[in-house]
Amino acid sequence: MKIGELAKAAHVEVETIRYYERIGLLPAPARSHNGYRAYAGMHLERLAFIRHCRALDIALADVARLLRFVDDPSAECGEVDALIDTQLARVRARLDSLRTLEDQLVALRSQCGAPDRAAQCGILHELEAPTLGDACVCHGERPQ
Amino acid sequence: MKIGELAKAAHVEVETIRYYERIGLLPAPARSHNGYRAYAGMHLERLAFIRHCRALDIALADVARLLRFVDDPSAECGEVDALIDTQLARVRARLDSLRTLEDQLVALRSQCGAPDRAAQCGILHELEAPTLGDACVCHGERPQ
DNA sequence: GTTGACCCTGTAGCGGCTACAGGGTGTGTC
DNA sequence: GACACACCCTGTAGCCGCTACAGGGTCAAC
Ligand SMILES: [Zn+2]
Ligand SMILES: [Zn+2]
Ligand SMILES: [Zn+2]
Ligand SMILES: [Zn+2]
Repeated sequence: MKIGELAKAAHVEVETIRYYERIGLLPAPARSHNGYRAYAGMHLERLAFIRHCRALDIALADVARLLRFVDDPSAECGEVDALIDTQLARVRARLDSLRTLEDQLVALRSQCGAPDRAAQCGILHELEAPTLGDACVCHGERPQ
Repeated sequence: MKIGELAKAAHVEVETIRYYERIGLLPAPARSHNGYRAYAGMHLERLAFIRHCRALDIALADVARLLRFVDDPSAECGEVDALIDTQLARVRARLDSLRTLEDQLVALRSQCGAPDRAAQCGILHELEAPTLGDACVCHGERPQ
């Protein structure tokens, strides 16, 4: 399998595959006589694994850790579970933060009803006014 | 005002201030006899503006566009409003995607009840198994 | 024999910082 | 005056996860 074929099969860009090899996430394949990379089924499996992980927004460093368990099936999987828990916590924290952000943007958006001169725009005023710890639409109940 | 004082007043890192100057977001201040940057109140205001925008996760390029309206109060503010709308749409799209991600991670997490050998771990199985378009916990009803 | 699709390596860029290295300056204490 | 220490300066490189070249080689079809 040439790199373009693997890319198509795995729904991944060619350059991404080379990148994964470079950072040591995907094992370097054999080479054909012309120097082209020649992939086997194992590479497709591994790439699919990586793709599933990435779809779950798991960092590549963590994907590498998960792959170590794939390579060593006799190990205990406690770390795997912990990793998913951590990932879930990260996603939930980001969700909280984004929900607050949404509210803040809605509040900000309501400041300018009808477009007019910038001097009168409530949005710009809201962003301009509070220099110090004054109340503002963006710094308040926002987590962190 | 020296850079460290400005940093403290605006709750921003010193290096971030220099970075903003380098990319042309914050005007270069006057210099004291010793070459130190000497900031005026205007810089604190501008930095506060940037900070409010960043708290709303507005990209620096968009912050620059907003600052142009601050500098030209006679302009029409329609673009400002559109920018906030776009930002809001972006946040909502990310929210949707993250909510799905949360569900997927929860589903994945439930695959391994009790930590055991990696060979039996349902999480690893779920990530390993589907190579092609098979159903998997991470690729399905997920947006994009 | 020439077009075009593919492959190779290596390097640089994105955003938004962050972290040095290697130096200069200003203030306080002994 | 000598030293420590905090702060300032410039410039460069690193983070993440790709993405996009530049400048070349290879292969099959027409
Ligand atoms: Zn407006
Ligand atoms: Zn604010
Ligand atoms: Zn498990
Ligand atoms: Zn999947």
